Amino acid sequence: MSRALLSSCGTMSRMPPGTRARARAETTRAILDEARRQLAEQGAAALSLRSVAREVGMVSSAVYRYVASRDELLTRLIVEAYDAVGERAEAARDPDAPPRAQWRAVWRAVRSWGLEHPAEYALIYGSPVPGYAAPAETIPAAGRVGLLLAAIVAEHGVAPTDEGGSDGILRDGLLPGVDRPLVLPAIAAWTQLFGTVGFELFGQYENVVVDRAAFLDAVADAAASSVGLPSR
Amino acid sequence: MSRALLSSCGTMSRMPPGTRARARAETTRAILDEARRQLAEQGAAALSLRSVAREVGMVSSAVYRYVASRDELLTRLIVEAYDAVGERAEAARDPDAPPRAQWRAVWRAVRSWGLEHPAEYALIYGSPVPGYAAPAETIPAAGRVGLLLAAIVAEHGVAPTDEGGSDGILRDGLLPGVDRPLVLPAIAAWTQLFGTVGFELFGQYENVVVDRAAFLDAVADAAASSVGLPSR
DNA sequence: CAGCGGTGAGAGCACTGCTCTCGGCAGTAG
DNA sequence: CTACTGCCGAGAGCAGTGCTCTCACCGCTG
Repeated sequence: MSRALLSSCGTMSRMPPGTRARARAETTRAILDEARRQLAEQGAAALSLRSVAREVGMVSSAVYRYVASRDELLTRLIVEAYDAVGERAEAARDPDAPPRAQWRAVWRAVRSWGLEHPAEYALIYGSPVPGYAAPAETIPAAGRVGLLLAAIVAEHGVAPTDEGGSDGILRDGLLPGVDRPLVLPAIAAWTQLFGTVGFELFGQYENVVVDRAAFLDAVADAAASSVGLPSR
Repeated sequence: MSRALLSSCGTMSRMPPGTRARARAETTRAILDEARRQLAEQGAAALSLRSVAREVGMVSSAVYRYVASRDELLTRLIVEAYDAVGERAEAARDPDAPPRAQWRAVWRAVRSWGLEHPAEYALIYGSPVPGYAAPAETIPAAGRVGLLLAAIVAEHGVAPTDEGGSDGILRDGLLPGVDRPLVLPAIAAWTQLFGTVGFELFGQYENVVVDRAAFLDAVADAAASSVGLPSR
């Protein structure tokens, strides 16, 4: 229905020198938005560059001026999705709240974002769609939620005294502010968060977990204990 | 290269009355095998019914006598994959070994199966590929590893006395043999297992976890404690 | 004013999933 | 032994895909 989203596409009116670049940015934005819309509606597998072009009001070959390939389009969507979860999680954390409340808020934020954007969630935390190439430019964006969890642990985590011996398992210098014995549990908790949300979204809890929100809270609480967040 | 895998396809020699059905079963097997081969080589997205047909030595339309659609083909592969992990995990467990050894063996078996069959792992534990329909016939096969873990917990798990209050979160009667307070930790551990293996396979541990095998062992051990397996 | 470069359109190639029709052969009924 | 029924593979065909190439247009720049 929404044909010709770009009304002034070849007829860009005169404007300050940036006109050219602005038009380009707008077209790129329109393409990405439409792509994200289709991704959300029918999933990554059904995302077609041609139909994006149709909906945006140009012919398929024209979008190749803006996106190198379908895979590149997906990669851009991946980065945007990582940023979106990250942003949502960061916004949910209130640094003045008690540690466990912060922790739970982040877990809940990730879950609710996933429920709202299942296809995008699948895109970033499900199986890598384009071949096997894990696109390198996604790595920085991918870490945001992990770093957020780490920040909470760094600030409030209390390590038990009888730990040790996990040297050489993780990268040196990972999570600098976190107590040495808590680093591995923190990574495990980060994994647990996305594992749990993923299992819910991908249907593994069908006929298993009834109250998924409460389940996530319970798992979050156990994870909070494992990273030494004070109970009360 | 391997054209005409079915040498005696239209020329099936006379045999006991089951001939017809046998030929059909063989052709079906050949199709599924070739499909699994291609899935392993290039991933689910690249699996093409036409190229399966080509390699198996028939024309594409003929394959539709055996599989209703590409999605049905994938569904069958999904069930086979679930069974394969399940079988591997069950084989790895030695019921006479100490509880934690059994536990660790299962975790390791799932991981090594995943490393050997990343595309199949992604197919079943990654994002659901065909549209959104979670095929119902996969549900029984999907539970095998979970039930295996539950069996270990049922036999050796010792519940702490100060637990309770997780009623209504999980399905009633889930994991009948397991102590009530251990059911939720068991589900969480099951999630953690596949979350961890998935994160490794899907590249999330890039630049994070160095020694992945040791990491899995550590996580498995923590999970073992959470479900009350004795330390020694 | 001339030309360069970015842009969109269109045709085209090779491929996909899926459908339909047709001819042949197998197993069975008479 | 003959004739029929039903399964099966081949082939053509439709609609759609990703991607490439060429061509014409026109604004911006020299």
